[in-house]
Amino acid sequence: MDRRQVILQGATKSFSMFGYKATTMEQVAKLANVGKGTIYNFFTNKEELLQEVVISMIRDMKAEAEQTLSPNASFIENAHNGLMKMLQFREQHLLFAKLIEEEKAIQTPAVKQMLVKIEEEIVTFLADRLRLGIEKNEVRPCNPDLVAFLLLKSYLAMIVDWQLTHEEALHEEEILELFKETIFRGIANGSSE
Amino acid sequence: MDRRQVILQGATKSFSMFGYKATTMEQVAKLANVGKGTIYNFFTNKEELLQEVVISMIRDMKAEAEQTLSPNASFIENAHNGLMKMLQFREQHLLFAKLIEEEKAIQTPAVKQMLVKIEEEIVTFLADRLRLGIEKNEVRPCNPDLVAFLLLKSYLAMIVDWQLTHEEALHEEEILELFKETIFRGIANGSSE
DNA sequence: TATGTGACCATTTTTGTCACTTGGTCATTT
DNA sequence: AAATGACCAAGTGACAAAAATGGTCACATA
Repeated sequence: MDRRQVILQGATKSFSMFGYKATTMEQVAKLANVGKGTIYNFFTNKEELLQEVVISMIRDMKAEAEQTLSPNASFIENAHNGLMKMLQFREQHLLFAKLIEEEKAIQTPAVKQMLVKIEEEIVTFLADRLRLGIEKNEVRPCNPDLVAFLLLKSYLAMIVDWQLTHEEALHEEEILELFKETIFRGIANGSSE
Repeated sequence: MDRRQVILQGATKSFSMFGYKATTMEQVAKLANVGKGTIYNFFTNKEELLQEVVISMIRDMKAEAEQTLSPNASFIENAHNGLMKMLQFREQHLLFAKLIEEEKAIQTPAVKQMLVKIEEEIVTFLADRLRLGIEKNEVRPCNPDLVAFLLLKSYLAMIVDWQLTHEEALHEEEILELFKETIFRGIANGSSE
């Protein structure tokens, strides 16, 4: 059994449940069924452990997203499918939500750095896609960075913030429909104009 | 000089600068040039003082918004003008931002209640406008509550969150342009379909 | 020999205490 | 009748002692 992988899994679980600060290395060791010292054979410290957890998570998501997107499909189709795929990761995104919450509540430098990195990564990915769409004339001219930022924040609002003031979480179809009927339609190019 | 009004002004100033918790009644009294006890002739307690500050702020904003909106103008025009008007209140919105920040950092029940109330108020206002637009066939059919929520959160993201990861705040024209080119276009009805 | 491990230590975090501040009252002043 | 600041109980922050935690390392294991 790959010890590095098992440790990563335990860490992911603990970070998701308790956040960064409340996760102890002993906790991770217990969840992974290894001695505490073993963790330090694979990761230099707690901070790097979080980094690896997040990085591998993002890597997986990106890979799945890239597999979902097709150069042949229209921008709207790709946007739809991409969002649908992301919604399947919804649970994992709660780790991010947890980290964001933690960053606001307590100021943990390691977490802050991480979050900025994640945001950058995602916004860059989205902005690149948008630029491609603009080139192919499927997306109306716009500021890709601004729109990418808007997309990310909107997504998080529907996934995380909605629950804070409403009883029930939104269904995935509702979120899909909402984006389709607002932002996606707004930026998609109907005619070549 | 209207003492009640003067107290409200002092309180607004202090809440905006220091947040709810860090604002002392003595501070407010000093800013308003009255004795501390005098405040309690007009407001039952600190919590109600905050409520009154926020309520009168919202009342003013709503009045201005309503004055800006015209039944004759198209939905897009109204959306544009309404957003433009709101952007003029941008500084005041920073009070809300401050309260949101405070609510995340320290859990202040009085502040939490207040924020829920504000959100409700704004979302209801927006949703009503959207319903009207749908009836008049200027807005495509959609879930008004969801779209209203999206609009509010998007606005806050551009006003507040953007600065957290970027050097410069967004210019008002950039925000206007962004909304026009994304959400507004998305929900507006081009043809009567 | 290479890898896994938990006792161990320096540092950080939490707990408990106490002096001080603050929200709210009320007898006194204006 | 309205305003006020001294006053009080409740709440808060500062500080020290106690507990917990990240990281190391000498030893165990294979």
